[in-house]
Amino acid sequence: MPEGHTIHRLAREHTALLAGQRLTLTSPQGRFAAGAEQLDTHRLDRVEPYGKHLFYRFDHDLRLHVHLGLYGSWQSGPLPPPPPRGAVRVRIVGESAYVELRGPTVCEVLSPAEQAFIEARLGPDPLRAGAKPDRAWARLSRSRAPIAGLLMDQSVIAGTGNVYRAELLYLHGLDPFRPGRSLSAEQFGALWTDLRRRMQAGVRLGRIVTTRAEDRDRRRGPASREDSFYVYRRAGLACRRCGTPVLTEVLAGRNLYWCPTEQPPWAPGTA
DNA sequence: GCTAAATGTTGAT
DNA sequence: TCAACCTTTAGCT
Repeated sequence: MPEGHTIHRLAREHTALLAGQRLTLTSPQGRFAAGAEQLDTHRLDRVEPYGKHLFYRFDHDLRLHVHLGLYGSWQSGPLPPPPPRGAVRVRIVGESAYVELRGPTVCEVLSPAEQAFIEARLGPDPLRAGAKPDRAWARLSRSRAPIAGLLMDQSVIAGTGNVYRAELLYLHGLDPFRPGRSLSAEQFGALWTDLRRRMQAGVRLGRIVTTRAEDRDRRRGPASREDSFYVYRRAGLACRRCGTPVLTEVLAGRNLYWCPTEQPPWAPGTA
């Protein structure tokens, strides 16, 4: 269940487990049998995350491209690998560990040019060194679309998903429906900086937690699942700060959550 | 135990 | 606009 932080975490894990090794690839499910054969016995050079995409670069210059989508997941373990259970799209076996993939939206073999084509369609990824927020600002500052939609648009910013958009807008007190171009450069700068910091924290922790301890129902110990967010999936519950019931509405194809008090409606001519 | 929804995107209609 | 992808989890019985 991945936003960008999950993808970057997986890239690090898989690099540590498999990079530099000649690998065995199979598709127990069968749907990726031809692709697995193209990569089998080749050496994995590196795993590159970009937004929600993973690119596994092999020594003959082909790449395994994976996008988990909503249901996709990777699992890993030490050798020997167990008999495959369920629909394993691809299993990759290295010298001392294996990883296996279920349920991805995309699992394909790409040329370097095809990878470049996909990357060219993506906005800057806050988790990538050298990401250029100016590219995102150029899009956002010219758009009449709601900021909550632009944050989900992977060609504006790569890696943001439904949790980060809801929580980020709440934390910055921004009306999700205000047009992107109504934000000041300072407001956008603060959003980008905060998003990058929070996604980096997400990579370290392995999940998204935005709440401060004093805003949680249980204030001691690590945040529980239900205590991790201010508004995401909290429709009808009281805002942790002001008690106003959290609202929800479908925006950009996904359920948006917001507090109408902490995120008051924006009007032209106001901040 | 069952059902619905979910941190997302693609491809068919 | 909608089904598919396929698994996990929450919420209900």
